[in-house]
Amino acid sequence: MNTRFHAKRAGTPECVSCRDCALRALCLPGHLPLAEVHALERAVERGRPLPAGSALVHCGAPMHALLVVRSGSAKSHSVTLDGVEQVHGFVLPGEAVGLEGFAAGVYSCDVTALEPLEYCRMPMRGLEALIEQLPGLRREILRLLGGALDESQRLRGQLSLCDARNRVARFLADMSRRLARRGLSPTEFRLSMSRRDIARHLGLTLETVSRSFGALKREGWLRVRARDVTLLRPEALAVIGGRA
Amino acid sequence: MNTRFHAKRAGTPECVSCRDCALRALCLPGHLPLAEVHALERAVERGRPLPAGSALVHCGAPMHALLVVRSGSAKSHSVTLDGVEQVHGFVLPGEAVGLEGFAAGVYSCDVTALEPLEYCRMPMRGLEALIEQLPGLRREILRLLGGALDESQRLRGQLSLCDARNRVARFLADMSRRLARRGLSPTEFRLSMSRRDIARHLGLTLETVSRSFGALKREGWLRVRARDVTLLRPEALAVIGGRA
DNA sequence: GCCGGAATTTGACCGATGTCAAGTGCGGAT
DNA sequence: ATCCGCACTTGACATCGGTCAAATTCCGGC
Repeated sequence: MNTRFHAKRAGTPECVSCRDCALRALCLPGHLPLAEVHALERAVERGRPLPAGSALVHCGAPMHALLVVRSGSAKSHSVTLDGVEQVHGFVLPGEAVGLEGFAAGVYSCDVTALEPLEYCRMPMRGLEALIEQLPGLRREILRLLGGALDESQRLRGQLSLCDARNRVARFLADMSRRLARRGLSPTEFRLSMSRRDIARHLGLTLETVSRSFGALKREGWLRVRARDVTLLRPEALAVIGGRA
Repeated sequence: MNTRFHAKRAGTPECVSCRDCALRALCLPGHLPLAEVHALERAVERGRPLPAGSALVHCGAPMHALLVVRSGSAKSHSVTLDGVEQVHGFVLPGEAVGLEGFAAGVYSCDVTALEPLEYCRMPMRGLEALIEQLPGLRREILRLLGGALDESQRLRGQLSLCDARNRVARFLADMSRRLARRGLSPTEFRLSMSRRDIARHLGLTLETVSRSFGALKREGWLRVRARDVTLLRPEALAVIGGRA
């Protein structure tokens, strides 16, 4: 069983360049012509590995670089004035972090590793220069931001439209889909986030999330043991949570 | 009383260029150096006025241009697979429309005029060329997208965190703030959207929205008569709805 | 293998909000 | 001016999910 959200498959050599990276198709260079990938990877540094629980970016800190998770996973979250945490989303390998930072040049949320994590960083200075030169990269960045915006809006609508059980079903179906794109099992995985994180992402309480897991289990959609999940009817699960 | 969300103040001459536009500070050119404003306005066309209820953009249609509302207001919305409408947001003068379209080059939601509406359009072809040439515009577009993303995420968090009355209060406070930036009265305005639109934006039913208006009225926060709203304690209203 | 704290599950209860159903009033059309 | 339709308001009731509390399981350290 997969115990972590890891990019490298067994036996794949260490990732040294964007061209050879197992995540390339999912990452920024995914839709770039080879020449641009070349140029891009010269601007990419490798961040040093972080332990679980450490911050990848801090709310309010200047956005010095664009970060992409390479292995492990993280949660993007912020704290309201009255001290309640809201979880904006979970970041998997190949996904960018803190895009909201483009708004003001300053991150507007925290991103925290949920497990040991590696990442790549593109310093803004170099990135801006490249954006000027590479039309493909320009398009890609806009695509990324537009996609994030669309997803956020869509998710918001869904949260208000469906009940707790469906939100959890949709969350699991979404995880499954994203893991599958990374070459991991879409039916059997370990969640790296707590029930509480899931709850604060879905606008529920952790008790309700737990009950929803229970309900889905009783109804035969999945098996759960703590954070290990096995989806028994993944196609159908996507449907019960599924709306536009 | 303002009967519409209009950009032009009484006596202001017709808007013929970005430089002289009353909305300039709020719009794309707001943070651009004058030289770039020059270049930009040559790429801007004026859309022909639309009647209330007509579509500004259609979900699924290719994103041929970036549109900005010039006068009037609109709602951005989409329909789930099971036919339920979700309202992503309301667009006021100076605000861009359908930014999610950057994701796939295709709009992923409908935008419908809530009242007679005028708008500007920047065809994508010209816009892309300008983005290549103008560093300020590049930054501005990223700022716009990042801001939209941040706002969407923040709003989502708030919706799940506060009760119906607070959501409505926050919605009104937000409207008030946005109208004020446009030189309109922050305390006395006519809502261009129905209770139903508000409900579907806030993740509530129209009955609950109506009751919330009633509660806020009884508590002395505002006066309401159908769509005409008078905020009696705007500062405080921002607080009761107010979180990070 | 055992222990202790944290995460998770489960249960009981209550309140906010959705649902269904009447009213009410505003605005446009005749 | 009157009528009609639609948006909005208001009420009664059911229900989902939040809250508080307790039991149980999991996991890491010894």
